[in-house]
Parts: sequence; C-alpha cells; structure tokens
Amino acid sequence: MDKREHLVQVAFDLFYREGVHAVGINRILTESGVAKKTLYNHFASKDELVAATLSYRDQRFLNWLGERMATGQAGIDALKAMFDALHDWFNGEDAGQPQFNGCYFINLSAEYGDAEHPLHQQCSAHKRAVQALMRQHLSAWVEPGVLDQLVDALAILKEGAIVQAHVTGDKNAAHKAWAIAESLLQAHVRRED
Amino acid sequence: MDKREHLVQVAFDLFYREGVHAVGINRILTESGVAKKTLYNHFASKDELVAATLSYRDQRFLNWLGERMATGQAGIDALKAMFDALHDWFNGEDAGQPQFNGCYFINLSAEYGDAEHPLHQQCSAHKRAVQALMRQHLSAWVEPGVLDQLVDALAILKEGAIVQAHVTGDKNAAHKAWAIAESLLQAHVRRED
DNA sequence: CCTTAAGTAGACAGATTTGTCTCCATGGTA
DNA sequence: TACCATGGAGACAAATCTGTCTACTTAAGG
Repeated sequence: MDKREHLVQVAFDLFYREGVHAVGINRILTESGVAKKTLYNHFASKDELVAATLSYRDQRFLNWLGERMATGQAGIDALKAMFDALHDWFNGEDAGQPQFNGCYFINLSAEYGDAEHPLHQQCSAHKRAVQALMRQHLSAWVEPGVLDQLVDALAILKEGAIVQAHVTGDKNAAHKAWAIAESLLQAHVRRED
Repeated sequence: MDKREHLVQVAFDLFYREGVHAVGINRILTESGVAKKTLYNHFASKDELVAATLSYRDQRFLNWLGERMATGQAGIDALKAMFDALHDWFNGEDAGQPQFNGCYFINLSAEYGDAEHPLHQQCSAHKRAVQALMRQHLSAWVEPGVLDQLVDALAILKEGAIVQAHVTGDKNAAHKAWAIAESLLQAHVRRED
C-alpha cells in the first residue's frame, strides 16, 4: 500500500469533483485514512499535492486516450476514436474514466488563472501533450502543409465539446464536434497511393 | 454612488481574476471601501453576491457582443464580427472588456461543478443566451433545417477558442475558430434571391 | 426639528484553513 | 537485541473564513 499514491488518488477525486480551493487538507486525510504527518512527509505543501494530482491525471488521461485511439484504424479513424472516447467519457460509458465533471486541466486553469502560475503551466503542458498525440496520428495521413492547422482545429473542437458538455450539459457535444472535424479532415486526407 | 452596484463590480473584478473561493468577503470590503454591514444589507450571503456578479457579467457581455455583432453587415458578417470581438478580447484590444482571464462562466462552472447548483445553472443559462443571439443573426440567412446544427457548431468553436486562448495562451484561437466557422457557414448560406 | 433609513467601523463568534509538532506503535535491518 | 524509518492520531498555532451585532454618523423627508 503506497501511501503517496493513495493520497494522490483520493485528492484527485475530491479536487476534480469539488474544486481545489473547496477541498481542505483535513478532508483528504479523513477520506484517505492517512495521517497528516504522512501527507506532509510526502508533500511540502498543498500546492505540491495539487501538482501531483495534475501529473497523475495527465498520465492516466494520455494513456487512456492513446489506447482508445490505437484500437481503431490508423489516420482519420484514430481521430474518430478520440471523439468517440470523449463521448463515452461525457456519458459515463467508459469505466476507465471518472464521472464527468469537465476537464480537470480546464478547471484548474480557472482556479489558477495567472498564466505564470506553475499549476497553470502544468495544465498548458498537458494540452500540448494531447495535441502532440493528435499530430502523431495525423502526420502520415494529411498534407504536411496543413498539419499544424488541422491539429489546432481539432484542439479547438475538442475543448469546445468538453466545455459544452460540462457547462450546458450537451452530452452529444462530442459527436457534434466530430461531424465538423470529419469534414475538415476529409478535405485534406492524402489519396491512398 | 450606488453601493450595491459598486460592490458587484469590485467583486466581479476579483472573482474573475482570482476565482471565487480564493477571494474572501473582507478582501472585497477593503478594496471597495464598503462596510460589512452594508454588504450583508444588500446580499444575504456570499453566494448571493456571486450570483449578482454573474448577472452583471451576463448583461454586460451580451450587450457588448450584441453591439459588436450589430456594427457589421447582417448574416455571416455578424458572425465574423463575433469572432473578431473574441480576438480583441483575448488580446486586450477592446477597452470594453476586462483583461482576459478566460470566460467567467466557464470558470465558475469549474468551481461549482455540480450541474444542479444554482450558480452552475446560471452559467448554463448565459451560454444559452449567447447561442440565442447567434441563432437570431443566422436565422434569416441559412437553410432552416441546418440552423440548430450550425448554432451548435458555432458554440463549440467559440468555447473551444476561449479555452485554447486561456489554457494554452494561443491568442490567435479566435481567428482559427473563425476559419472553420466560415467554411461551415459558406456551405449553408442561402442564395440571395 | 424629528424620524427613519442607510452607511461606517470594527469587535466578535464559530468554524475552517494550512502547516508544525509531539507522542506512540510498528516493522524491518544491522 | 538495538536501532531507525515510517506512519497513526491528533493537539496546537496562526491565519482566515463567513456572518452577526453594537455603536456611531450622515442625510433625506415630513
């Protein structure tokens, strides 16, 4: 039983559901059954614990998304798989994801709005990593000149879908975003020569 | 000097910049120079003050966006004006908007994640109002059968641009989103008959 | 002039915040 | 056996949180 890992998991669950500033250290301690001394033995401050939950979520989310995108065919199908994965996440149909409450990184960027704040930058880094994943799946299948442009477009559509699903409760936002993405991609897919 | 209005303005500035849970009542009092008794004379609780800042921002933002959309031509041009307005907001080039720190309603939805929470629902209502504004500008210019679909798409693009601009700092996100929106719209614009 | 409403200033209560520290138990290793 | 790191349970400090209340001031209207 790794206390540190357990603390990070419990802290993430609470922070994700209720927000970082709304959850006190003592709450995490009682729900995890860990002593305060142990927490401060592993983390110098609450901010460090928050940073650890970001790393934890970053890794888990990228692994999950990477696997969902790898199951389908290469190229465009992988992108479709991404939006399907988002759809399942929004609708609680993927056991590998916690109950949907928006994107943890968007939520934290809201609580730590200053772009210079280390936690904000960690959120920014996560988004760049997701874009790198999209680029990787796309690079061999579209014309090189439009690759960056397409990745930017897909990122906007993905973030937009997440926000729409969370704020307005539109649980079909992922499918709607995919419909747009598909039309963009089809215009730029390489002929299979 | 309307104390209530002044309180709401100061509270909004602080909540928007630093987050609701990160700003205490006393902070608002010292920065506004208003007595605590006066605050609790106008608002029964902090939550009520937060709700008032949401109404304040909702009204101001809709007025601002409506005016920016009305200056251009009707139809598609109004939508282009909307994305141009977003661009100016992101880049601090519109004096009518506070320094960009994401969307207040997205940020508050992050802090009040539960969809049943009254403040979350207020955020949702704002997003619906913005969509109604878009629909109003579009309705006469596109085929009726695709109106809802287009409004959904524009909403996703708008929210996506806001998030990208805030989280990753991509200050051109609005233009990128417009490029996509334009291609969608051009496919469905009515012939001028 | 008197009354009434509203604001100021700030003490105060009671809860909660992060973080430190003490005392004790346990378990692995030299 | 002796030692030492780790963790449990929680007291404690110092600050901060929301919200209440008292006492005083100011201004408007009948």
